[in-house]
Amino acid sequence: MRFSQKREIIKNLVRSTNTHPTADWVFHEAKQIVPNISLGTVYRNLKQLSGEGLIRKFYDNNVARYDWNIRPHSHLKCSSCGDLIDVKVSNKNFKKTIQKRFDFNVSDVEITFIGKCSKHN
Amino acid sequence: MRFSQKREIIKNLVRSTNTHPTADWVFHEAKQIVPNISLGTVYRNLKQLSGEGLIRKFYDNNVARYDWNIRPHSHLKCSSCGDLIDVKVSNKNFKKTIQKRFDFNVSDVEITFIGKCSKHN
DNA sequence: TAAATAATAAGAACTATTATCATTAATTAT
DNA sequence: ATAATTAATGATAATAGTTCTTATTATTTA
Repeated sequence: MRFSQKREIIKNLVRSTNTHPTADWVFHEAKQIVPNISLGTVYRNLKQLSGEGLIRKFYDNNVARYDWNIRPHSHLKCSSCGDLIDVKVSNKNFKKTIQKRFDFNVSDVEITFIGKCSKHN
Repeated sequence: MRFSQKREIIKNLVRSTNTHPTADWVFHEAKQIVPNISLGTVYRNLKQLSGEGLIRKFYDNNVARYDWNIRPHSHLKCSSCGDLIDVKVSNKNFKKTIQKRFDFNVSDVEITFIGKCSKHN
């Protein structure tokens, strides 16, 4: 993967926020910096960057979100404002239980806690 | 919500399988029974049924899937075949921890264990 | 049995995303 | 430094999944 200015900007934008941005958000922000950037470029590079493991991609319902935090972690999702908050919860026991009980080789665990964040309860 | 034949068929189709069907699957199955049914009707009714809590809707990546099992439970997702297997794992402690640590009022926990099912490991 | 209205079929519209392709920019060999 | 090579890009078409619109039909109620 050779260097490109646009990709650099996209990567830095994802790394600049805790809001788990969508492709669209990145597109609009990138436009402020390089007005001629196209949406396709944003999608192509987000895919490339997550494919290389430089950022993380996950789905919030039907839309892809991107995360600078590539370490395994879970999310709290507020049902009022939709905010996603990063949390690290240990799921070692969970994994082991599943492994044993279902002969299922767990490689990844995705947890979303849905509820009301401190601003909304 | 008044009675409708189509909705009844759709509900029964979702309740007939453990495969967590998509709208499209339901549409094709329903067509075998009532060939003139339209995709819009399937979507409208699936939304209605899940809105009433008669079936459960969740997202597998970016596509909606429907589940007769409305009790809280988690899924094992095989990264080879994509199969989703229902599992009941207790997350009481999890919930409590999050509640305390983040002042976040958890109402629902969505867990997907990704890995290889017994057929693929 | 007729009036009221929820449900439907057909298809347009919409959102998120990927693909195509001619042009441009980054790298490499000269 | 310059030309040759090819990955990256912009513009836009295409696709998948889903929702919306509207005239018609089916279910319920009076």
